[in-house]
Amino acid sequence: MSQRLSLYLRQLQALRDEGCATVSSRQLARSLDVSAAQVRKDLAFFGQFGLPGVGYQVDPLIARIRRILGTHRLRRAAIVGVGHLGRALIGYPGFDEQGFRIAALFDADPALHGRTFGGVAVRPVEDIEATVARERIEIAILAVPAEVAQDVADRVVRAGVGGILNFAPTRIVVPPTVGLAAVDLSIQLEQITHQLAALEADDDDDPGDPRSDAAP
Amino acid sequence: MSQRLSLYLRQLQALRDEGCATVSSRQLARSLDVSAAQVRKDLAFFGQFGLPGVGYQVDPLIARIRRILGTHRLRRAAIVGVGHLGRALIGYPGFDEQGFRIAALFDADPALHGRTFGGVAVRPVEDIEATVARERIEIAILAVPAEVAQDVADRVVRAGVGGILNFAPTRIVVPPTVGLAAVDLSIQLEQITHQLAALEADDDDDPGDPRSDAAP
DNA sequence: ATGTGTGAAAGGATTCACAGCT
DNA sequence: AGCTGTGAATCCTTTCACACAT
Repeated sequence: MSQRLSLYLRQLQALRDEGCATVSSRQLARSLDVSAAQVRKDLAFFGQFGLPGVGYQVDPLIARIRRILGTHRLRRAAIVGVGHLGRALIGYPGFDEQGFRIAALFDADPALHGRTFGGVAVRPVEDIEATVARERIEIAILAVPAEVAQDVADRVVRAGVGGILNFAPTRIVVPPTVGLAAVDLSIQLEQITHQLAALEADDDDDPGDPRSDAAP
Repeated sequence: MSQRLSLYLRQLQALRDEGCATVSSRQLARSLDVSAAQVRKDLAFFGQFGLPGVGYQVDPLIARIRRILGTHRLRRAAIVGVGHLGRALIGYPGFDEQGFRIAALFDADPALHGRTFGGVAVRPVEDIEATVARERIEIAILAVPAEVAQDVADRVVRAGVGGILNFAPTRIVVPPTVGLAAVDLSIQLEQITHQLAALEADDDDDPGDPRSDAAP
Protein backbone atom coordinates (compact mmCIF):
# COMPACT_ATOMS: atom_id res chain seq x y z
CA MET A 1 0.00 0.00 0.00
CA SER A 2 2.89 2.38 0.61
CA GLN A 3 3.51 2.10 -3.11
CA ARG A 4 0.28 4.01 -3.61
CA LEU A 5 1.50 6.71 -1.24
CA SER A 6 4.44 7.26 -3.59
CA LEU A 7 2.05 7.57 -6.50
CA TYR A 8 -0.10 10.07 -4.64
CA LEU A 9 3.01 12.04 -3.82
CA ARG A 10 4.08 12.27 -7.48
CA GLN A 11 0.63 13.37 -8.53
CA LEU A 12 0.40 15.93 -5.74
CA GLN A 13 3.79 17.37 -6.64
CA ALA A 14 2.64 17.72 -10.24
CA LEU A 15 -0.57 19.43 -9.12
CA ARG A 16 1.36 21.80 -6.88
CA ASP A 17 3.61 22.75 -9.79
CA GLU A 18 0.47 23.57 -11.75
CA GLY A 19 -0.62 25.85 -8.94
CA CYS A 20 -3.44 23.79 -7.43
CA ALA A 21 -3.96 24.47 -3.73
CA THR A 22 -6.55 21.78 -3.05
CA VAL A 23 -7.51 18.50 -4.64
CA SER A 24 -10.39 16.06 -4.18
CA SER A 25 -10.04 12.32 -3.84
CA ARG A 26 -11.72 11.95 -7.21
CA GLN A 27 -9.22 14.21 -8.96
CA LEU A 28 -6.36 12.40 -7.32
CA ALA A 29 -7.75 9.02 -8.30
CA ARG A 30 -8.29 9.99 -11.91
CA SER A 31 -5.18 9.23 -14.03
CA LEU A 32 -3.76 7.05 -11.32
CA ASP A 33 -5.75 3.87 -11.73
CA VAL A 34 -7.29 3.65 -8.28
CA SER A 35 -10.77 4.43 -6.98
CA ALA A 36 -11.64 7.60 -5.11
CA ALA A 37 -12.72 5.51 -2.13
CA GLN A 38 -9.30 3.90 -2.12
CA VAL A 39 -7.61 7.28 -1.95
CA ARG A 40 -9.78 8.37 0.97
CA LYS A 41 -9.21 5.12 2.87
CA ASP A 42 -5.47 5.37 2.37
CA LEU A 43 -5.22 8.97 3.48
CA ALA A 44 -7.66 8.61 6.36
CA PHE A 45 -5.52 5.84 7.78
CA PHE A 46 -2.97 8.41 8.93
CA GLY A 47 -5.47 10.80 10.44
CA GLN A 48 -7.98 13.41 9.33
CA PHE A 49 -6.76 15.53 6.47
CA GLY A 50 -9.56 16.40 4.11
CA LEU A 51 -12.01 19.24 4.38
CA PRO A 52 -15.52 18.01 3.55
CA GLY A 53 -16.91 19.91 0.60
CA VAL A 54 -13.45 21.07 -0.43
CA GLY A 55 -10.95 18.23 -0.60
CA TYR A 56 -7.35 18.01 0.54
CA GLN A 57 -4.88 20.88 0.81
CA VAL A 58 -2.04 20.01 -1.51
CA ASP A 59 0.98 21.42 0.33
CA PRO A 60 0.21 20.05 3.81
CA LEU A 61 -0.68 16.70 2.29
CA ILE A 62 2.64 16.53 0.46
CA ALA A 63 4.46 17.32 3.70
CA ARG A 64 2.49 14.67 5.56
CA ILE A 65 3.11 11.94 2.99
CA ARG A 66 6.81 12.74 2.82
CA ARG A 67 6.95 12.38 6.57
CA ILE A 68 5.20 9.03 6.41
CA LEU A 69 7.51 7.84 3.65
CA GLY A 70 10.51 9.12 5.53
CA THR A 71 11.66 11.54 2.84
CA HIS A 72 10.85 14.69 4.79
CA ARG A 73 14.53 15.02 5.47
CA LEU A 74 17.41 14.31 3.13
CA ARG A 75 18.56 10.69 2.98
CA ARG A 76 22.17 9.91 2.17
CA ALA A 77 22.83 6.91 -0.03
CA ALA A 78 25.85 5.10 -1.45
CA ILE A 79 26.12 3.27 -4.74
CA VAL A 80 28.28 0.15 -4.78
CA GLY A 81 29.38 -0.77 -8.28
CA VAL A 82 30.19 2.03 -10.70
CA GLY A 83 29.65 0.22 -14.00
CA HIS A 84 27.08 1.34 -16.51
CA LEU A 85 24.22 0.69 -14.14
CA GLY A 86 25.87 2.55 -11.28
CA ARG A 87 26.58 5.52 -13.53
CA ALA A 88 23.02 5.51 -14.81
CA LEU A 89 21.83 5.68 -11.21
CA ILE A 90 24.19 8.55 -10.37
CA GLY A 91 22.55 10.63 -13.06
CA TYR A 92 19.02 9.59 -12.24
CA PRO A 93 17.02 12.81 -11.84
CA GLY A 94 14.36 11.40 -9.53
CA PHE A 95 16.78 10.97 -6.63
CA ASP A 96 17.43 14.63 -6.03
CA GLU A 97 13.78 15.52 -6.53
CA GLN A 98 12.59 13.05 -3.94
CA GLY A 99 15.16 13.91 -1.30
CA PHE A 100 17.96 11.41 -1.86
CA ARG A 101 21.63 12.36 -2.02
CA ILE A 102 24.28 10.08 -3.48
CA ALA A 103 27.06 10.72 -0.97
CA ALA A 104 29.52 7.91 -1.75
CA LEU A 105 30.56 5.56 -4.54
CA PHE A 106 32.42 2.27 -4.23
CA ASP A 107 33.92 -0.10 -6.75
CA ALA A 108 36.29 -3.06 -6.68
CA ASP A 109 38.15 -1.91 -9.79
CA PRO A 110 41.32 0.05 -8.77
CA ALA A 111 41.26 1.86 -12.13
CA LEU A 112 38.19 3.71 -10.98
CA HIS A 113 39.44 4.72 -7.54
CA GLY A 114 39.72 8.46 -7.27
CA ARG A 115 37.68 9.19 -10.40
CA THR A 116 34.63 11.29 -9.66
CA PHE A 117 31.09 11.03 -11.00
CA GLY A 118 28.56 13.70 -10.25
CA GLY A 119 31.12 15.28 -7.93
CA VAL A 120 31.57 12.15 -5.82
CA ALA A 121 34.82 10.17 -5.76
CA VAL A 122 34.94 6.39 -6.19
CA ARG A 123 36.47 4.53 -3.26
CA PRO A 124 37.57 0.91 -2.81
CA VAL A 125 35.03 -1.42 -1.25
CA GLU A 126 37.43 -1.90 1.66
CA ASP A 127 36.57 1.66 2.67
CA ILE A 128 32.86 0.95 3.01
CA GLU A 129 32.83 0.60 6.79
CA ALA A 130 34.74 3.81 7.44
CA THR A 131 33.01 5.89 4.79
CA VAL A 132 29.47 4.82 5.66
CA ALA A 133 30.11 5.93 9.23
CA ARG A 134 31.82 9.21 8.32
CA GLU A 135 29.31 10.21 5.63
CA ARG A 136 26.31 9.00 7.62
CA ILE A 137 25.08 6.79 4.78
CA GLU A 138 21.67 5.31 5.47
CA ILE A 139 20.99 3.43 2.24
CA ALA A 140 23.16 1.26 0.00
CA ILE A 141 22.31 0.73 -3.64
CA LEU A 142 23.87 -2.45 -5.00
CA ALA A 143 24.78 -2.34 -8.69
CA VAL A 144 27.27 -5.19 -8.59
CA PRO A 145 27.47 -8.63 -10.24
CA ALA A 146 25.29 -11.34 -8.72
CA GLU A 147 28.30 -13.34 -7.51
CA VAL A 148 29.42 -10.69 -5.04
CA ALA A 149 26.02 -9.22 -4.09
CA GLN A 150 25.67 -11.16 -0.84
CA ASP A 151 29.20 -10.32 0.26
CA VAL A 152 28.67 -6.64 -0.42
CA ALA A 153 25.31 -6.76 1.35
CA ASP A 154 26.92 -8.30 4.42
CA ARG A 155 29.55 -5.61 4.35
CA VAL A 156 27.20 -2.64 4.13
CA VAL A 157 25.01 -4.14 6.83
CA ARG A 158 28.04 -4.45 9.11
CA ALA A 159 28.86 -0.87 8.25
CA GLY A 160 25.47 0.11 9.62
CA VAL A 161 23.20 1.04 6.71
CA GLY A 162 19.49 0.83 7.42
CA GLY A 163 18.32 -0.24 3.99
CA ILE A 164 19.47 -1.84 0.74
CA LEU A 165 18.19 -1.49 -2.81
CA ASN A 166 19.43 -4.49 -4.75
CA PHE A 167 19.80 -4.52 -8.55
CA ALA A 168 21.83 -7.70 -8.74
CA PRO A 169 19.85 -10.58 -10.24
CA THR A 170 19.98 -12.71 -7.12
CA ARG A 171 18.19 -12.96 -3.79
CA ILE A 172 20.14 -11.55 -0.91
CA VAL A 173 19.33 -12.06 2.74
CA VAL A 174 19.70 -9.35 5.37
CA PRO A 175 18.76 -9.07 9.06
CA PRO A 176 15.08 -8.23 9.60
CA THR A 177 15.98 -4.79 10.94
CA VAL A 178 17.43 -3.79 7.58
CA GLY A 179 15.04 -2.58 4.88
CA LEU A 180 15.30 -4.35 1.56
CA ALA A 181 13.91 -3.73 -1.90
CA ALA A 182 14.95 -5.47 -5.10
CA VAL A 183 14.65 -4.75 -8.78
CA ASP A 184 14.70 -7.97 -10.80
CA LEU A 185 14.66 -7.19 -14.50
CA SER A 186 13.99 -10.73 -15.66
CA ILE A 187 10.83 -10.87 -13.60
CA GLN A 188 9.62 -7.64 -15.14
CA LEU A 189 10.26 -8.94 -18.64
CA GLU A 190 8.56 -12.24 -17.87
CA GLN A 191 5.57 -10.25 -16.70
CA ILE A 192 5.33 -8.87 -20.21
CA THR A 193 5.86 -12.14 -22.06
CA HIS A 194 3.26 -13.64 -19.79
CA GLN A 195 0.78 -11.15 -21.18
CA LEU A 196 2.00 -11.84 -24.72
CA ALA A 197 1.57 -15.57 -24.19
CA ALA A 198 -1.98 -15.08 -22.94
CA LEU A 199 -2.91 -13.19 -26.09
CA GLU A 200 -1.23 -15.79 -28.30
CA ALA A 201 -3.25 -18.51 -26.59
CA ASP A 202 -6.39 -16.63 -27.58
CA ASP A 203 -5.27 -16.30 -31.21
CA ASP A 204 -4.11 -19.77 -32.22
CA ASP A 205 -6.85 -21.51 -30.33
CA ASP A 206 -5.50 -24.74 -28.93
CA PRO A 207 -8.27 -26.68 -27.17
CA GLY A 208 -6.06 -29.74 -26.81
CA ASP A 209 -4.09 -28.01 -24.06
CA PRO A 210 -5.06 -29.20 -20.55
CA ARG A 211 -6.03 -25.83 -19.22
CA SER A 212 -5.42 -22.37 -20.58
CA ASP A 213 -4.02 -19.64 -18.38
CA ALA A 214 -6.32 -16.99 -19.76
CA ALA A 215 -9.41 -19.16 -19.48
CA PRO A 216 -11.10 -18.07 -16.23
CA MET B 1 0.84 -14.07 -8.79
CA SER B 2 2.78 -14.57 -12.00
CA GLN B 3 5.69 -12.94 -10.14
CA ARG B 4 5.82 -16.06 -8.02
CA LEU B 5 5.98 -18.21 -11.13
CA SER B 6 9.17 -16.38 -12.06
CA LEU B 7 10.58 -17.09 -8.62
CA TYR B 8 9.69 -20.76 -8.87
CA LEU B 9 11.36 -20.86 -12.26
CA ARG B 10 14.64 -19.42 -10.92
CA GLN B 11 14.67 -21.86 -8.06
CA LEU B 12 13.88 -24.81 -10.32
CA GLN B 13 16.66 -23.83 -12.71
CA ALA B 14 19.08 -23.70 -9.80
CA LEU B 15 17.91 -27.11 -8.60
CA ARG B 16 18.27 -28.59 -12.08
CA ASP B 17 21.84 -27.28 -12.27
CA GLU B 18 22.50 -29.08 -9.01
CA GLY B 19 21.24 -32.29 -10.55
CA CYS B 20 17.90 -32.62 -8.78
CA ALA B 21 15.31 -34.50 -10.81
CA THR B 22 12.33 -33.99 -8.51
CA VAL B 23 11.36 -31.46 -5.87
CA SER B 24 8.58 -31.24 -3.29
CA SER B 25 6.44 -28.18 -2.65
CA ARG B 26 8.10 -27.86 0.74
CA GLN B 27 11.62 -27.77 -0.73
CA LEU B 28 10.51 -25.24 -3.32
CA ALA B 29 8.87 -23.06 -0.71
CA ARG B 30 11.89 -23.10 1.56
CA SER B 31 14.26 -20.18 0.79
CA LEU B 32 11.60 -18.47 -1.26
CA ASP B 33 9.44 -16.94 1.41
CA VAL B 34 6.15 -18.58 0.56
CA SER B 35 4.25 -21.47 2.13
CA ALA B 36 4.23 -24.97 0.72
CA ALA B 37 0.46 -24.75 0.33
CA GLN B 38 0.92 -21.60 -1.73
CA VAL B 39 3.26 -23.41 -4.09
CA ARG B 40 0.81 -26.26 -4.55
CA LYS B 41 -2.13 -23.94 -5.15
CA ASP B 42 -0.17 -21.96 -7.71
CA LEU B 43 1.05 -24.99 -9.64
CA ALA B 44 -2.26 -26.85 -9.43
CA PHE B 45 -3.97 -23.89 -11.06
CA PHE B 46 -2.45 -24.87 -14.40
CA GLY B 47 -3.27 -28.55 -14.15
CA GLN B 48 -2.00 -31.65 -12.39
CA PHE B 49 1.74 -31.87 -12.23
CA GLY B 50 2.89 -33.39 -9.02
CA LEU B 51 3.23 -37.05 -8.17
CA PRO B 52 1.80 -37.75 -4.72
CA GLY B 53 4.48 -39.19 -2.48
CA VAL B 54 7.26 -37.91 -4.76
CA GLY B 55 6.84 -34.26 -5.68
CA TYR B 56 7.28 -32.45 -8.98
CA GLN B 57 9.61 -33.46 -11.81
CA VAL B 58 11.99 -30.57 -12.27
CA ASP B 59 12.55 -30.57 -16.02
CA PRO B 60 8.93 -30.90 -17.14
CA LEU B 61 7.89 -28.30 -14.59
CA ILE B 62 10.48 -25.83 -15.89
CA ALA B 63 9.20 -26.38 -19.41
CA ARG B 64 5.63 -25.90 -18.30
CA ILE B 65 6.30 -22.66 -16.43
CA ARG B 66 8.31 -21.24 -19.30
CA ARG B 67 5.38 -21.97 -21.56
CA ILE B 68 3.01 -20.24 -19.17
CA LEU B 69 5.33 -17.25 -18.88
CA GLY B 70 5.81 -17.18 -22.63
CA THR B 71 9.57 -17.70 -22.55
CA HIS B 72 9.50 -21.19 -24.04
CA ARG B 73 10.63 -19.61 -27.28
CA LEU B 74 13.12 -16.81 -27.80
CA ARG B 75 11.71 -13.29 -27.51
CA ARG B 76 13.28 -10.49 -29.49
CA ALA B 77 13.54 -7.13 -27.77
CA ALA B 78 14.78 -3.64 -28.62
CA ILE B 79 16.32 -1.09 -26.30
CA VAL B 80 15.48 2.55 -26.97
CA GLY B 81 17.99 4.89 -25.39
CA VAL B 82 21.66 3.84 -25.35
CA GLY B 83 22.89 5.93 -22.46
CA HIS B 84 24.36 4.38 -19.33
CA LEU B 85 21.15 2.63 -18.47
CA GLY B 86 20.68 1.24 -21.96
CA ARG B 87 24.25 -0.05 -21.99
CA ALA B 88 23.80 -1.60 -18.58
CA LEU B 89 20.76 -3.45 -19.90
CA ILE B 90 22.63 -4.65 -23.01
CA GLY B 91 25.11 -6.40 -20.76
CA TYR B 92 22.54 -7.76 -18.33
CA PRO B 93 23.26 -11.49 -18.02
CA GLY B 94 19.72 -12.49 -17.05
CA PHE B 95 18.27 -11.69 -20.46
CA ASP B 96 20.09 -14.41 -22.38
CA GLU B 97 19.52 -16.93 -19.62
CA GLN B 98 15.79 -16.41 -19.59
CA GLY B 99 15.29 -16.41 -23.34
CA PHE B 100 15.46 -12.79 -24.36
CA ARG B 101 17.53 -11.47 -27.27
CA ILE B 102 18.39 -7.82 -27.70
CA ALA B 103 17.97 -7.53 -31.46
CA ALA B 104 17.96 -3.76 -31.98
CA LEU B 105 19.17 -0.52 -30.38
CA PHE B 106 17.85 2.98 -30.99
CA ASP B 107 19.01 6.39 -29.89
CA ALA B 108 18.26 9.98 -30.82
CA ASP B 109 21.94 11.01 -30.68
CA PRO B 110 23.47 10.91 -34.20
CA ALA B 111 26.92 10.46 -32.67
CA LEU B 112 25.88 6.96 -31.61
CA HIS B 113 24.37 5.84 -34.92
CA GLY B 114 26.34 2.99 -36.39
CA ARG B 115 28.24 2.22 -33.19
CA THR B 116 27.67 -1.31 -32.00
CA PHE B 117 27.14 -2.65 -28.48
CA GLY B 118 27.06 -6.35 -27.84
CA GLY B 119 27.20 -6.87 -31.59
CA VAL B 120 24.11 -4.78 -32.29
CA ALA B 121 24.24 -1.46 -34.16
CA VAL B 122 22.54 1.68 -32.87
CA ARG B 123 19.93 3.14 -35.26
CA PRO B 124 18.07 6.44 -35.27
CA VAL B 125 14.65 6.43 -33.66
CA GLU B 126 13.15 7.26 -37.05
CA ASP B 127 14.02 3.69 -38.08
CA ILE B 128 11.92 2.14 -35.32
CA GLU B 129 8.92 1.29 -37.47
CA ALA B 130 10.94 -0.38 -40.22
CA THR B 131 13.36 -2.18 -37.92
CA VAL B 132 10.77 -3.53 -35.53
CA ALA B 133 8.97 -5.09 -38.46
CA ARG B 134 12.10 -6.45 -40.14
CA GLU B 135 13.66 -7.83 -36.94
CA ARG B 136 10.35 -9.12 -35.60
CA ILE B 137 10.79 -7.21 -32.31
CA GLU B 138 8.14 -8.11 -29.75
CA ILE B 139 9.24 -6.06 -26.75
CA ALA B 140 10.56 -2.51 -26.39
CA ILE B 141 12.65 -1.51 -23.39
CA LEU B 142 12.52 2.25 -22.81
CA ALA B 143 15.67 3.73 -21.28
CA VAL B 144 15.01 7.30 -22.36
CA PRO B 145 14.42 10.59 -20.50
CA ALA B 146 10.97 11.09 -19.03
CA GLU B 147 10.16 13.95 -21.40
CA VAL B 148 10.20 11.75 -24.50
CA ALA B 149 8.98 8.48 -22.98
CA GLN B 150 5.38 8.84 -24.11
CA ASP B 151 6.39 9.81 -27.65
CA VAL B 152 8.69 6.82 -27.90
CA ALA B 153 6.02 4.57 -26.45
CA ASP B 154 3.51 5.75 -29.05
CA ARG B 155 6.05 5.10 -31.75
CA VAL B 156 6.95 1.55 -30.73
CA VAL B 157 3.26 0.73 -30.31
CA ARG B 158 2.58 1.98 -33.84
CA ALA B 159 5.51 -0.14 -34.96
CA GLY B 160 3.72 -3.16 -33.57
CA VAL B 161 5.49 -4.27 -30.40
CA GLY B 162 3.40 -6.34 -28.00
CA GLY B 163 4.90 -5.14 -24.76
CA ILE B 164 6.89 -2.31 -23.18
CA LEU B 165 9.21 -2.25 -20.19
CA ASN B 166 9.49 1.36 -19.06
CA PHE B 167 12.43 2.69 -17.05
CA ALA B 168 11.62 6.36 -17.49
CA PRO B 169 10.40 7.98 -14.27
CA THR B 170 6.96 8.81 -15.63
CA ARG B 171 3.67 7.05 -16.23
CA ILE B 172 3.06 6.18 -19.86
CA VAL B 173 -0.24 5.04 -21.29
CA VAL B 174 -0.57 2.36 -23.96
CA PRO B 175 -3.51 0.55 -25.55
CA PRO B 176 -4.88 -2.27 -23.39
CA THR B 177 -3.66 -4.87 -25.87
CA VAL B 178 -0.04 -3.89 -25.22
CA GLY B 179 1.69 -5.35 -22.20
CA LEU B 180 3.29 -2.85 -19.86
CA ALA B 181 5.64 -3.08 -16.91
CA ALA B 182 7.46 -0.22 -15.25
CA VAL B 183 10.48 0.13 -13.00
CA ASP B 184 10.23 3.27 -10.88
CA LEU B 185 13.39 3.71 -8.84
CA SER B 186 12.05 6.46 -6.60
CA ILE B 187 9.20 4.25 -5.46
CA GLN B 188 11.66 1.51 -4.59
CA LEU B 189 13.80 3.90 -2.57
CA GLU B 190 10.76 5.34 -0.82
CA GLN B 191 9.81 1.80 0.11
CA ILE B 192 13.07 1.61 2.02
CA THR B 193 12.87 5.02 3.68
CA HIS B 194 9.34 4.12 4.69
CA GLN B 195 10.77 1.22 6.67
CA LEU B 196 13.50 3.45 8.07
CA ALA B 197 10.90 5.99 9.16
CA ALA B 198 8.85 3.31 10.89
CA LEU B 199 11.87 2.23 12.93
CA GLU B 200 12.76 5.81 13.79
CA ALA B 201 9.21 6.37 15.06
CA ASP B 202 9.75 3.45 17.43
CA ASP B 203 13.05 4.84 18.69
CA ASP B 204 12.37 8.47 19.48
CA ASP B 205 8.94 7.76 20.88
CA ASP B 206 6.64 10.58 19.90
CA PRO B 207 3.18 10.06 21.42
CA GLY B 208 2.12 13.57 20.42
CA ASP B 209 1.81 12.44 16.83
CA PRO B 210 -1.82 11.84 15.81
CA ARG B 211 -1.35 8.29 14.73
CA SER B 212 1.82 6.34 14.04
CA ASP B 213 2.10 4.23 10.93
CA ALA B 214 3.80 1.38 12.71
CA ALA B 215 1.33 1.33 15.57
CA PRO B 216 -1.17 -1.40 14.69
C1' DA C 1 -24.09 21.20 -3.42
C1' DT C 2 -19.85 18.94 -2.73
C1' DG C 3 -16.71 15.85 -0.68
C1' DT C 4 -14.72 13.53 3.47
C1' DG C 5 -14.54 9.59 6.86
C1' DT C 6 -16.15 5.14 7.82
C1' DG C 7 -18.93 1.09 9.01
C1' DA C 8 -20.74 -2.78 6.23
C1' DA C 9 -20.43 -5.72 2.22
C1' DA C 10 -17.89 -7.88 -1.32
C1' DG C 11 -14.09 -9.81 -3.31
C1' DG C 12 -9.35 -12.00 -3.45
C1' DA C 13 -5.67 -14.18 -1.66
C1' DT C 14 -3.59 -17.19 1.74
C1' DT C 15 -3.53 -20.79 5.02
C1' DC C 16 -5.55 -25.02 7.14
C1' DA C 17 -6.51 -29.55 7.12
C1' DC C 18 -7.31 -33.67 5.20
C1' DA C 19 -8.86 -37.19 1.63
C1' DG C 20 -6.56 -39.83 -1.63
C1' DC C 21 -2.71 -41.39 -4.45
C1' DT C 22 2.10 -43.70 -4.90
C1' DA D 1 5.47 -42.90 5.19
C1' DG D 2 5.32 -38.96 2.11
C1' DC D 3 3.26 -35.70 -0.78
C1' DT D 4 -0.19 -33.72 -3.88
C1' DG D 5 -4.73 -31.49 -4.88
C1' DT D 6 -8.47 -29.10 -2.91
C1' DG D 7 -12.67 -27.67 -0.27
C1' DA D 8 -13.30 -24.88 4.06
C1' DA D 9 -11.86 -21.33 6.90
C1' DT D 10 -9.28 -17.21 7.64
C1' DC D 11 -7.27 -13.01 6.64
C1' DC D 12 -6.52 -8.83 4.05
C1' DT D 13 -7.79 -5.54 0.56
C1' DT D 14 -11.08 -3.02 -2.00
C1' DT D 15 -15.59 -1.19 -2.97
C1' DC D 16 -20.24 0.56 -1.54
C1' DA D 17 -23.08 3.62 0.51
C1' DC D 18 -24.21 7.07 3.44
C1' DA D 19 -24.06 10.06 7.71
C1' DC D 20 -21.99 14.20 8.45
C1' DA D 21 -19.14 18.39 7.87
C1' DT D 22 -18.34 22.87 5.17
